Amino acid sequence: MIDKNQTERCDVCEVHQDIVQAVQTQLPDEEQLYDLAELYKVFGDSTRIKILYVLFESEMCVCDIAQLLNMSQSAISHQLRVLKQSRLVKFRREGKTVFYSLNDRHVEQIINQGMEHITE
Amino acid sequence: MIDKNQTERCDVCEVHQDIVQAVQTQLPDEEQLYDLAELYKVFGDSTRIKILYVLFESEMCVCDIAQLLNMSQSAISHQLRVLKQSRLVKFRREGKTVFYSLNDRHVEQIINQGMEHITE
DNA sequence: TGAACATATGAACAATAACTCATATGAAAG
DNA sequence: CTTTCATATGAGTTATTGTTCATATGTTCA
Repeated sequence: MIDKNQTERCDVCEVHQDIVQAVQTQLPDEEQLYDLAELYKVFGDSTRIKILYVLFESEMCVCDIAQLLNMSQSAISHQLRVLKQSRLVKFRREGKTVFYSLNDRHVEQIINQGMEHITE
Repeated sequence: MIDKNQTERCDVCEVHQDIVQAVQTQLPDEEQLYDLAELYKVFGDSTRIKILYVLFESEMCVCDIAQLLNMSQSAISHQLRVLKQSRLVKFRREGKTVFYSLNDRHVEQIINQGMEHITE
């Protein structure tokens, strides 16, 4: 009513006010939805998807992944950092080399479900 | 060997050459992996996640969603366009208003799986 | 201790994308 | 046909992010 810019917010379309309120109570809290988006953001890059796919098959060192994807060691290392922070991959050190692997089977499930949507 | 920048590509770490080659054959093709990343990119924004979550409960018009998320009609419309293009939502027209809803149950499955990872 | 190698990381740059603003489209009602 | 209302869209701006480049860290071996 006292809204300055009427184009911004439709005040008249309050026909479905009941629906709006019902849904509002069921919505998870802001922070959780934000975290969920952040998780998917990690999957939303083809380099990282490739890294994850590669790790389906076998644990692997940074250098091998870089060679496999034909990318620089630095680029891969940066992305592994992101994957590590999201708890999607874990690593173990063996001398000079660091082996990365998937953190759990969740990752594979999530990706497979995405693949289903793509290939249907 | 004749590689200009030796820092870029590690030529010595060919210990795991067998692993690299084995994995290479199992990797889906470039385009498919790209599409998969594109799909997750769509989920990777909190506004879109919110929209999808809202549509879990009920079909809804643009105006209602905007009001529910306290965002401009334009912003919501832009994001619905992205969701439409990814075949995550569908819509039906009823007079002046357009009702959006989830395209299939896949969307809910994907999001729920992500939630599991977050809340574990 | 120092050289060699695998990996990590900070800064800079370029590309992408979300939102705003202004306006266009499209449907219903007068 | 014109007005009104819901939605869509193009351009511009700002924020985010993936990669490169240069360099640091950390481990092994001589």
